[in-house]
Amino acid sequence: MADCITCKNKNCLINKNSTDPRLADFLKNKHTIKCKKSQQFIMEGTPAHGLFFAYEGKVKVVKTGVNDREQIVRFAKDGEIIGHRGGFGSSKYYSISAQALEDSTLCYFSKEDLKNILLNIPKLTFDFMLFYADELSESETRVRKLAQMSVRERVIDTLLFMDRKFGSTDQLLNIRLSRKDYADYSGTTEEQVIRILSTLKKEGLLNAKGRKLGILDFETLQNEISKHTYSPNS
Amino acid sequence: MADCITCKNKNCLINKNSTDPRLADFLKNKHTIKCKKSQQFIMEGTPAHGLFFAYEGKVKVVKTGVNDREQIVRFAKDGEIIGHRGGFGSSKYYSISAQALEDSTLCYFSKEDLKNILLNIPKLTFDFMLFYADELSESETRVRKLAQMSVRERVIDTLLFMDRKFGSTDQLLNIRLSRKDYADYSGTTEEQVIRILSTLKKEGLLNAKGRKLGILDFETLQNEISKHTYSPNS
DNA sequence: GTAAAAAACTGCTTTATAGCAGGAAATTTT
DNA sequence: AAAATTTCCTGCTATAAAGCAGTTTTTTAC
Repeated sequence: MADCITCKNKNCLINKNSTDPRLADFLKNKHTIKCKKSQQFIMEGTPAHGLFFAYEGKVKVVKTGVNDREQIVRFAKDGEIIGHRGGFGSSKYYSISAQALEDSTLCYFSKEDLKNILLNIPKLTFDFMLFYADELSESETRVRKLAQMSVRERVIDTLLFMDRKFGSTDQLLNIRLSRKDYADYSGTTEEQVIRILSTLKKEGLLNAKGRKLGILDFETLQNEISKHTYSPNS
Repeated sequence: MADCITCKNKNCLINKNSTDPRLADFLKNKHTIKCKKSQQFIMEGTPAHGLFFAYEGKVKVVKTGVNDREQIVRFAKDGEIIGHRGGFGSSKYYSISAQALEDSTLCYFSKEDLKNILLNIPKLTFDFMLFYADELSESETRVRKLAQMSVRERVIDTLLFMDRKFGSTDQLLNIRLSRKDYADYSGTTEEQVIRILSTLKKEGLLNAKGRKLGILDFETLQNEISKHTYSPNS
């Protein structure tokens, strides 16, 4: 955990380049932060001092909206970046909030340290660039889906996404979200999510054990949204 | 036009770094492409060979949807990138289509050439990274707006965006879009846009000379959507 | 383990938005 | 300049989604 070179998160952009000797000093300045469930560790609009990486746990990234409605912008798990531009971009403030969905451990680097290595190790910068480009592509797909899918389709799409992102064990998704969270990601209201989930249960497509949800019939669900997903990006 | 060093588009990422001698060979391999109005020069799903830059003109970037509905993902003007990952990322295919909104001139670089310089000139790679990061931030803001604003608010937001992006002359926006285009960007239907635009005209907030639209009362329009736009990102 | 709080659920009502159809205006083509 | 095509517009109708209120279940705190 203290050491990026032996870290288990092989997909982490820092880990991928950690053997580069020019990173040695940089890695010494890493901070490790423990975060309890529901704890918010980035507040939208506050000055951005650096970038977080999820070491262990699950995180939701949120943009504040009107009333009680927030928009969950993305989810992050082991090895993934949180805080995006982290202050080394054009904006000096975080454009999102981030909250732990379960007890999590985060790695933190200051923007000065990051900028320093990014301007010196092209391979790393290139990897960062690709990461942002891929995220952008995904975000643009999400723009289209929000604009064009029905609420039911968006909820189904979200369920399938959760399985892809976090996986399932014994027919149950490896993530535990409130109905409100599903709504905030799917771009609808809590009530609508509740109605749709219970309809899906009645239709035998969805499984529910306590608060945990499980997908029973992938094919039928996939089919229902397939007309929107023929494009190259998910 | 043939020369990036004397190019007028100072915001172009290539231009910004064009004095670097390591770019000399790269710049020789630039292609210049002329594009008539309405011409499509990137097709979603086709193999991506490289990246375009708008030299002159205006372009819409589109993701294909169901029925007649497309989603306009962004607009590009002088100096801006089109084609995003352009094949040097994880996907080998364009995830979007691009179409000229007026007669335009484009610059083109192959992905091999690009990858080569990006891995050798950290400053350039860093600029590219920041570009994608900022685009991502904007796209995430758009996700929230699509999910939370009403149709009328989204149309107003689009009008104000057009003024910010393309400017206005004599109370008329410097861009000419169809009602369908406004709909495809705002995430609604043509009819809805028509209805809202004519209401705005009646309310004296909007000006229309032929097909060209102009904003008459910025303040009132800004106020109507202000509750959604208090956040750091537009 | 019990009390308190939060989350999940359901039926009903209201509202916003989409869809259709037919016509007018504007733009492009010949 | 006339014809053809495209874009724009309007009223009406249908429908999807949101909002509200009251109840039950589950989770968290003590």
